Amino acid sequence: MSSLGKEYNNHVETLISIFTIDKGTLQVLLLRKKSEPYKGYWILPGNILKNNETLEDNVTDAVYDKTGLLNVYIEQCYTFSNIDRDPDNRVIATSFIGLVDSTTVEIKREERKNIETAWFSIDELPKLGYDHENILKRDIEYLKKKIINSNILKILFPSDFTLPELQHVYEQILGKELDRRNFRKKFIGLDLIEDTFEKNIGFNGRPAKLYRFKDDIKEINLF
Amino acid sequence: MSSLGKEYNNHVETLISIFTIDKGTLQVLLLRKKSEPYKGYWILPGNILKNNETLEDNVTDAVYDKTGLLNVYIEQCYTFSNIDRDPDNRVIATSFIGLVDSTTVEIKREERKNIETAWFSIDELPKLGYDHENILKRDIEYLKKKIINSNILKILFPSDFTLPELQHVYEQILGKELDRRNFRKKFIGLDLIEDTFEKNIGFNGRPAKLYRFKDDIKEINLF
DNA sequence: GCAAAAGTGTTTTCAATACACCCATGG
DNA sequence: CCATGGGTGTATTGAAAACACTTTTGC
Repeated sequence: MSSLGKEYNNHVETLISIFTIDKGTLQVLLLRKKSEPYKGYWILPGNILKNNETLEDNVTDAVYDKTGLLNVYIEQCYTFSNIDRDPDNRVIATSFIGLVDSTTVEIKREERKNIETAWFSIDELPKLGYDHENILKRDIEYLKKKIINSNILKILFPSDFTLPELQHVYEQILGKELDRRNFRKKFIGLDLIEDTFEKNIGFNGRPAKLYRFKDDIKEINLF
Repeated sequence: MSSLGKEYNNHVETLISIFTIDKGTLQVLLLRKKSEPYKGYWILPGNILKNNETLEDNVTDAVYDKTGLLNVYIEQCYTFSNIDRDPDNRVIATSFIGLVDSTTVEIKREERKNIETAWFSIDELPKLGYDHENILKRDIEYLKKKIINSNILKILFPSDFTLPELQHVYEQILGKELDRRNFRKKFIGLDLIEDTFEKNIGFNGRPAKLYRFKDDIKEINLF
């Protein structure tokens, strides 16, 4: 069993779509590729898997190495195994989603000067290398299913956020507009968030109330 | 890039939970292991991945080799990468679910005399080798989510089935009882099935009407 | 005082649930 | 005629959807 031929050796990599909310918009972290193939294209962070680590360990390390972020919430999404998805090698890719709240991101953003990274709104993605556009789309679909059936977005939001901000992110991920009154009614009725009694001053129009997620997480069907 | 060290070589396998309905009960196909480790235990069918095939091709071949079944409907479920899930080697496993209708199964069942296979009700599973119990449970959870959000069970049912049979399988997978009247109302209202005007004679009690799934598949939230 | 965005309540509609009686067959 | 399982209708409940006006701030 342990003497399998060379044709059974495979390379496996992890790839991760790290999402955050910045200025009320859902963004994904991409790296700029500095060598051929796909030089100059943007790609998802990730790493080749060693044979003494799990996929989850590997992707956690990759996130730290390439972004400086620790304690990123991750979930496995899908495994891609097309023969020619990498022109040089046969590499199988297992994709993950990662979620970080924007306040954490601000702190860590400056730490990796040697790697070119950028956040992109999921509505305005650049040209991606390899099959990463396809993979990212699937990761977004996965996220969409998750937010319908759980309050996973809690992870993305710092302690103070407004309901219009929260609603905007739901609309972005679900790809449709939601009624403001019904959204408030529903979310407040779910008993997941609480009023901070602060207000979001300094913007146009009436200031929005600031909320925070409660500590206890209940998994509920939201939509 | 193509000269990665040995530590980046990994073995990958596929594993599949093939489900069918037999005598109105959801069953899964298992193989009996004939050599150590886990000799005599039951395991999920699957195969080691070669570096010139996709996971989907590999699992399709595995299904044919080990069961004689062709054209099995498959979906990828999850990838398992614990270091010690196989005591001999480090092997990463990608699990799939497969669905076959019971009439097809009957025809092919006799073709593989050299491999010991058996169907087990998902309520009465034997002792499984490796981490296959864990994987099978996850596959069943995946199936559960699928049948809530789609009419995937269409694949499991031959042209003639009764609503009580269909209901029984839903109850088995969901793990709870459903009201007969509401189940009928809902399923008939979904416009997915049609009356064959035949009856299921020869059993106790009033004969049940036989239905068939319509050809056009609409993906709808069912429960 | 006006533009801009936030906050609020009511009505309608539809799906989910709960529930009890009659029907067709085999023995 | 009786045991067994299949088939049917109605009333209630609760969530989702549709919808328009008022409030608070910055300028």
